[in-house]
Amino acid sequence: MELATKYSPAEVEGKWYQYWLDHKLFSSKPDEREPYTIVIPPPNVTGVLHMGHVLNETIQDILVRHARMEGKNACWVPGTDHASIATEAKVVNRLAEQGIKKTDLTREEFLKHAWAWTEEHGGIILKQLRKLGCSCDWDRTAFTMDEKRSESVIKVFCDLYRKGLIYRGVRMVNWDPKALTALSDEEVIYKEEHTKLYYMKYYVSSPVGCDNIATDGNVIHHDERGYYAVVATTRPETIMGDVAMCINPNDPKNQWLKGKKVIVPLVNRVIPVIEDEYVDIEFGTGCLKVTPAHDVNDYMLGEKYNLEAIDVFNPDGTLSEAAKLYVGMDRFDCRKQISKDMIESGLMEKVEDYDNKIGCSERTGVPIEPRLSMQWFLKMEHLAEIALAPVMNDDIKFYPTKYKNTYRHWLENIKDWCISRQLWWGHRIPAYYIEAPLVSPEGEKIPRGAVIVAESEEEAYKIAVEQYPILKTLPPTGGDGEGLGFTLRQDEDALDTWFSSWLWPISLFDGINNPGNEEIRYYYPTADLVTGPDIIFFWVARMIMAGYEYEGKMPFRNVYFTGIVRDKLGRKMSKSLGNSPDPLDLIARFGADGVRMGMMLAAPAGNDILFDEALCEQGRNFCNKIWNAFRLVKGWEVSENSDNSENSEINSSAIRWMNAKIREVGAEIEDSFSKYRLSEALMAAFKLFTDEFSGWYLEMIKPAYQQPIDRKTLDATLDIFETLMKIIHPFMPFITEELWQAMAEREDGDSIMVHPLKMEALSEDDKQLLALYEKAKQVISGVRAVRNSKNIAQKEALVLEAVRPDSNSSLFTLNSSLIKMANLSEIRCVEKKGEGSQSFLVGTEEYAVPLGNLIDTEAEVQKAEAEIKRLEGFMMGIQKKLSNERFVQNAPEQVVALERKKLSDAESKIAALQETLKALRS
RNA sequence: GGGCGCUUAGCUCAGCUGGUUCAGAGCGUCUGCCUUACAAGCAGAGGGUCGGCGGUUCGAAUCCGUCAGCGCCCACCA
Repeated sequence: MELATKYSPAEVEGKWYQYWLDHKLFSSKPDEREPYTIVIPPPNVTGVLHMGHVLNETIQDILVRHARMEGKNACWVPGTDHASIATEAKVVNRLAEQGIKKTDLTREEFLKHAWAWTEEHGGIILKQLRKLGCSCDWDRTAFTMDEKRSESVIKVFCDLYRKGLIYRGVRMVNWDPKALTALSDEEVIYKEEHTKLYYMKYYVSSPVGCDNIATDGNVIHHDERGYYAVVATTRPETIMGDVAMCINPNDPKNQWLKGKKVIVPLVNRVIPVIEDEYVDIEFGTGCLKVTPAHDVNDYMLGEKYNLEAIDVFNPDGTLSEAAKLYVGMDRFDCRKQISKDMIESGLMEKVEDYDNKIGCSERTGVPIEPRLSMQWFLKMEHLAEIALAPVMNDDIKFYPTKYKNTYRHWLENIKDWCISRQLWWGHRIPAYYIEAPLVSPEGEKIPRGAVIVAESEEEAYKIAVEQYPILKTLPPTGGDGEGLGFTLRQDEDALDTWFSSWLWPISLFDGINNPGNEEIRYYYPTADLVTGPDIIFFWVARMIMAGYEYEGKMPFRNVYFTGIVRDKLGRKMSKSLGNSPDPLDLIARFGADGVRMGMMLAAPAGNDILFDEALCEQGRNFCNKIWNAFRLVKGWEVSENSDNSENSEINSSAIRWMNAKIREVGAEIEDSFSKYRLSEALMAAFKLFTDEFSGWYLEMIKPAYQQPIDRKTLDATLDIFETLMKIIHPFMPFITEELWQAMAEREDGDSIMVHPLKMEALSEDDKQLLALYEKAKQVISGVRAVRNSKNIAQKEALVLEAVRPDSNSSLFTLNSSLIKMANLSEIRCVEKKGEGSQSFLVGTEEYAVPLGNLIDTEAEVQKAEAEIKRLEGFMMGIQKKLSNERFVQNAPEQVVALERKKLSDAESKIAALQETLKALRS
């Protein structure tokens, strides 16, 4: 069999992925095995794969494949999210490019465009996941707006409404003037910005005089036009909505303003001065303008003091008719203009620079506008309550645990969730309003505008008539006596995207529509959730709420929070910086396995990931290493009748050792998996293959050039190779499948992934063998170091002397291996090492390599002296410790004994070194 | 403003409930090797006052306090 010296991933990966698909190796059905379920955090349906996905999906695939190889029934459910606001924005943009305005379209027309867009771009990302090797059960691919998921959303909305948890009302919400929709609190991100603080004059209209106020502490402004108060604001464009000025009743500076009325500058409206302790005396001048329609706090003041709310903005952020001034002007243009106008008319006291945090829309980036509007809300109190305990008591485990704090803090301070969006792309709110005459022919009042929440329009009609029998008495609307005397108009709004994703772990198994069905019973709760901490509130917390509310159980047992993928300089990856590599390009260059390994090497859980292409290179190199090891093994001739007894002795020992090593490292890897320390697990697997297997084992059993290998050793080696492939498979599925298939005849449809990896525990014998080999490795390394320092060619065989060896040292059972690995001509035991030899210590045992005149006596003397000095210092430390009575009394016996051993070891080492010195000097 | 986390080798990070010769790994660096699986490789080497200071302890990278630097999350001071 001829194999290239370099592994070429491209063809291998395509071939095996198709094979896996053809044989449905990722598909899962409920059976008697233990289930292992992951639901994918659904990427945006129109998204494309970026490095964050690569991280996230690689982790999930590793977990899924690992579970599958543990013999579990692994099910990874893929799907996409409709991403209401993001997708709608994209569709609006595309229509704009075609010269079409959303407002010119009907809802139905718009949705047609949106679906077309979705079908065009949808699923691209899922295709890309295949390139990464993701073992999703593709037959289960779902979409948050497909039929089942939509039905689930509507059902849940109606249910929560019936439970009284959903309500509709006018509230101050976060308004996105670009997307023209309300947002939840979580969709607002605060950005530090350099802005201005405007100090504006509010002249006192009445009572004008200030004589009645003691002037102590008062700060009274006046000029030729009269007395005035100064209000500091960052938002002068809202003055048209001012309905009061507020001071703190305890503010000595502003006592004189109590009971007065002031004039809003430019607007010339007279407003009262009210008092409330909410006002911060220290900020600005202590005078606050109150604009209930445009600020959350002002709104609260407005409620408290029964003030009118004047909404001076249109939904798009331009000034409305109600503003009376600057009508139609954009809010930020208006700010500049007002500032200018005030300065010109002497109404501006001063303008200062000011650093401010501005709430911006997560999606469109524009500053949000606090705005009063009619919206739907979900009460959170009950849901927060049921979701808190399971995380705090570790029924649901967070990795890393630090996010438990974040989670608790959010739940304990939660506010009602604004779930309605003024968008079309999404699940339309199943609320219907009665449209009918105000009064029936009999003169009875009709509940016009009353809201009916129902799963369908038909259902809504039924409920409407049941609830309001009077509706039945209305004459039909149609001239021919057809139809009902009233109609229902469905709410125009759609639901927040997260109102569908929070059901994901349930709705994927149809648990809402078909409660208690076989699949939901089998797959739910899911095992692990892998996601970014940025959506802990948006998604994780809410899934936990929905899980307990609808299934009475946690949606997942463990949550693995990944970090953010940054570039190697720690900068966030972004299009504008151009520092975000294209994953598909990376895969083309390093192979999917290489990229997966590169990503995982950089990825301890929870920390930000500094991604460096060099890590993918390491991954690629590892693939190549595996490939070449396989080439070596596959290239051997086999001799059926093994005759070489010496070799077979080396080999059978090495085989036992390698198997023990695999069990040892395998246990470490399993331990890492149990703690979700995947990069550590991978690193251990990497070292196991590279160092132990390739560097030691293969070199030990490798036959001489063009010599055959015996059947027994080859078979054992292939077994070992197979086990190694299984260990590595979750991380690097492609190359491991390729080699697993190539190392033996396999049945069509068979795959490495369905062959469980079972490992026995280490026995006492194993442990001894492992220790023995570690010692042998040290001896070999010692000889190599001598060789290296003296520049002796590898080809030149050396003699090794064991100085006064422990007569029952089992090391000498490995003599043949030592001779082979260190290229020795002989190993001999001596009482006293020969002249001109360079020695080294392994533990307390001394070894020497005779070098004749190659030895640099002076350098050896210096080295030995330095080592003696070091050891003496070391001994002094220990002696001090041991002579400390409190140490001997308090420390555990083992620790004390250990110190004694260290001491005696050091003593014997020094003795050996002194012998060496003596010999050198003689 | 509140809360959380981090600081260990040139880089990225392990180091668990204080105690193995505990100061580690990978990468990078340096030296020598194109040795018949692999130069995308092999062998070997160097490299750190564990952020500063103070404390607890027989013993501290590890526990406590404090300072400094960095990062994240939350928050209605206009």
